[in-house]
Amino acid sequence: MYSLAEENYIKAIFHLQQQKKGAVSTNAIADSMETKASSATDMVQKLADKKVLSYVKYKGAQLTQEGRKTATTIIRKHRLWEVFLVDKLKFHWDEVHEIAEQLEHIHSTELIKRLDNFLGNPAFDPHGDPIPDEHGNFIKTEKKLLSQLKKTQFGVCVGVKESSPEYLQYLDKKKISIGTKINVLGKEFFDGSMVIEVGRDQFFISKKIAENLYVQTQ
Amino acid sequence: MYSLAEENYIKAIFHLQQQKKGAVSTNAIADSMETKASSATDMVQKLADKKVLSYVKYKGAQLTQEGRKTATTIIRKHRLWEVFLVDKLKFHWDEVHEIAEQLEHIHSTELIKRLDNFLGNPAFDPHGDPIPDEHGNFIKTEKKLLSQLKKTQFGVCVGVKESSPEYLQYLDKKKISIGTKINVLGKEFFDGSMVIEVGRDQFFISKKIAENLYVQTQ
DNA sequence: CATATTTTTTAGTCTAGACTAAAAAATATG
DNA sequence: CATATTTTTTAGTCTAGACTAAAAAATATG
Ligand SMILES: [Mn+2]
Ligand SMILES: [Mn+2]
Ligand SMILES: [Mn+2]
Ligand SMILES: [Mn+2]
Repeated sequence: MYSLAEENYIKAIFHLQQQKKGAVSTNAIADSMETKASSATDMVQKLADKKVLSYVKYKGAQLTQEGRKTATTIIRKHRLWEVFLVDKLKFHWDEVHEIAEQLEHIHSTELIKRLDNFLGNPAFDPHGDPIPDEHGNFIKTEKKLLSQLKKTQFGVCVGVKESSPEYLQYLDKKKISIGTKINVLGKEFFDGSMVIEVGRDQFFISKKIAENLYVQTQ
Repeated sequence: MYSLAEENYIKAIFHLQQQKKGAVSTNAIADSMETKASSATDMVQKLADKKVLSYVKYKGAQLTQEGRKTATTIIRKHRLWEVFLVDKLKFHWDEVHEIAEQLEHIHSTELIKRLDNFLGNPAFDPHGDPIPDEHGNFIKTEKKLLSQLKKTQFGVCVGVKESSPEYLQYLDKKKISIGTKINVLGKEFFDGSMVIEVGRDQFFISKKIAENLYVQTQ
């Protein structure tokens, strides 16, 4: 049983490892946890003692099998609770992250088993992120960033890379959600901006918008 | 915003005040929190600084308006989550307490508002305890302990005073749950034991069983 | 009502998890 | 490749919330 702080670190390290292969630096961990590097070093040393991760001074940390198992369980809980909040309690997709950040730490395997069932064993959370199964396996989906599409290509929105309320509210305003079809009408080489078509609307989006939206093509 | 430890103390003090009017001793708090008296004194002093309660050295603690508000909000959350676990996730009434003990600390007023609605604004939890409204008001019910009934009287089970798995499982075995009608066929003056009728079954119960079950008469 | 007993508080420690400042190692640069 | 810069760790502190042992206050008792 890990403490709240330990769980949050384990999850953060898992996500950092997804982004870039190899060991994660204590500085990167500190940044993502919004804490100081010395605090991250401290915690990483404690987690290494507990065999949650392997740690080589000045080289960084890597989760062990046990660490990855713990991380995926937390992520599973986080995403299942997000589904509950959106599907059952009718929260909007931009409102659920902070609450799920708390709910993911409730300890009860029976609870999560029953919740999963109650929700109909969903495969994706409201932001399009896959929900790992009890063994920590993720469904692999072929997705790319909207920014990777070329003029005249199209894709279906399957997720968001960034899920801040600001970004999600922007997408709402533009009527983009999971499942929305997006046509790329034009793309500016200079700044990566695009003109896209969503439903009957055509509009301009910046590179920043395009590179935070996942789409499935073909 | 109070810490997990503070919230648990505040709730415990509220419950102790319900049982017996007047100030609650730090020893009683320590007992109910399963901690040492010195730890309870420490925490009570901190909560007094925060105006959650008034505290007179060697006399004990009493929650302020603010303290009572906080306590009833936690109790409201605890009981609503219990309803969720039993009604929606089909947990048994003896399995939910420990999980609700964690869930009651999730901070989000919007969440609890929506949960209440989702559950159909229940008035009682699975153990028959009233769920306070947003303002902290409890429904007052006329209930007495089964042990207070005399021979030939009857009552309908409306709640339990003790809600340990052991006790609840005993009640299950005897087919007693919220709403069950109980006839007192006999009562032993010497030890307070009773012979009761539940449905078609007649059996003996000890005083300890009888004084942990709430019934409504008339 | 003086003294023994019980209850409650205080003083001093410990651990988890944060922080700052300084030291040490790794990396970048002329 | 010697030195400057950046990254990372270490040493030392702090706070919340626990603990033990001792002191002090309240209460019980002959
Ligand atoms: Mn979290
Ligand atoms: Mn999500
Ligand atoms: Mn609790
Ligand atoms: Mn209950």
